[in-house]
Amino acid sequence: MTIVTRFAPSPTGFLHIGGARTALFNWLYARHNGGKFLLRIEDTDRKRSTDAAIEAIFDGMKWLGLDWDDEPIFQYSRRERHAEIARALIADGKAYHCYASREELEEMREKARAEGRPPIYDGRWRDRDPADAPTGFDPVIRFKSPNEGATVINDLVQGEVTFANRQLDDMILLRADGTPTYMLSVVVDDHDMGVTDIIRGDDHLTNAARQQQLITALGWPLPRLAHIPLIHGSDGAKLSKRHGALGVDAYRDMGYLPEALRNYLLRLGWSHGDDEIISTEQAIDWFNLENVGKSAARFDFAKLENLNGVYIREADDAYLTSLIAPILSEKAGRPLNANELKILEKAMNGLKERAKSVISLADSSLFLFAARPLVLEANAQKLLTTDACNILGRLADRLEQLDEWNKEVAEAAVRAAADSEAVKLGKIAQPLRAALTGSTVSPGIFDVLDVLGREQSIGRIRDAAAANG
RNA sequence: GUCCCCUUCGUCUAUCGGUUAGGACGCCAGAUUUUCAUUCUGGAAAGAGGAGUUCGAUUCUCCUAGGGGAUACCA
Repeated sequence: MTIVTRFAPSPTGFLHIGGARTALFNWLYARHNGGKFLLRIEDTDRKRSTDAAIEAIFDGMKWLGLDWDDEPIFQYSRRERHAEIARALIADGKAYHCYASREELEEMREKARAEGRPPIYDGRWRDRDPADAPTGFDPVIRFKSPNEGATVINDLVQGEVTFANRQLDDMILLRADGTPTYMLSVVVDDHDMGVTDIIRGDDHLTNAARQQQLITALGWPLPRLAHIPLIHGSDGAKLSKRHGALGVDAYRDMGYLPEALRNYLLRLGWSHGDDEIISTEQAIDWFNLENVGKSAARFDFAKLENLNGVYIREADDAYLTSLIAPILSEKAGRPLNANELKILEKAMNGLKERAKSVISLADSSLFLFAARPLVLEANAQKLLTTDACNILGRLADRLEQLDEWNKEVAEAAVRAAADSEAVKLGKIAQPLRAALTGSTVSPGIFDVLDVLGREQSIGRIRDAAAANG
């Protein structure tokens, strides 16, 4: 039988990082097994579901490269089917109408809590004669769950987990307004969609027991279950915004590469020996549920950042150029022209070596397009002493003699200049960097000369020499 | 309160009864270098506590502590 997994977010906010990891695991598991990965939008909470959130989920999935099979299922559109199952359960004597008011329920819970009993519904309408039903009051439909014995979950990650049935009360299937609850919808949808393997956060573990009772009552086959641990913040507490519980769009905006985020998320709770840098192909090849850990992992920005640097260094120059061009365009207030794009791509090799995010990569490229005369950073300015400027002036003369312009001849010229001035290369390279980039940090100086070209290079050197000489 | 789960360097993790407890990030020191970064070398750094089982426990069992999750007419 082919494996079918699903990711089922509720569209009440962005696609947050924990959800993204759940989606990734489901996706990898399906791809590894040559199965299907489905997407279901759990939009039954009409008050909190928004179209913007649905878009954010689609966008986030696409950005992460998690493609789903078939059309997404919208749970709300299936509400009639859900209600039908609830009614069938009543007809079968496996569910019943309950007329307990909210106040009554609240009282019940308080009392149970005070007595040290689990705060659950006491089943007061379970066996009551329907003739007792009050009029003018819409009932909910509750599931008649077993009172005795235990429900055992056989979880691929958590192992065998046992719940005493008396801990689990008669859950509501259909609300008073006739809409289905999550418990009912999930069970029916997973069944109808042919989901064979449910991989989700372990905050659903207790739900799994109740759902298993329902599935059993319906006589449907049980799906395999895998409840993966949640991601925590750096202090071990629940992931909050401060910790990185942001939408994946926020990670994109912070300059993280999707491949880096994917690699990071994969290693959070899953491992393959000592492997750290794992390509998507390898991930699909290696992914399994056995190697998913059972304990919660803390989110660590430092490691994500390191991975991001690794992936940026490995990335194709044209790809990186396409990522930072929009950022530069926005700063400039106009699209980059073909020549600027060419310069950018040519400089990329030197730039990406020292970037840790797409944002810092964009920033580090700014000097390429700076208008003359350059505005120098304070510590760059300090390098341009009178002496240094005199040397730079003579270097400019020398550069003007060059017949051609490329990295090799530029390097030869600068080294020759250092020789004839009888100074170390650093003595001339540092002021030169300041003059060319306005900064003390940049790619290799010969690369800079090459990328900037003859006219800009000599112009910037003359500017600096004139202003400080 | 009740139920369920978890616990190896600061962090992510390896180990599936016998290891100098390994790797990665971060940190520290050094090397390379025209800056920064990269790269390379080295270093500090861990089995929550207590019982048991065993010739031998990080590994198996139990207890305690700590952490997390669930306890909705939310999903």
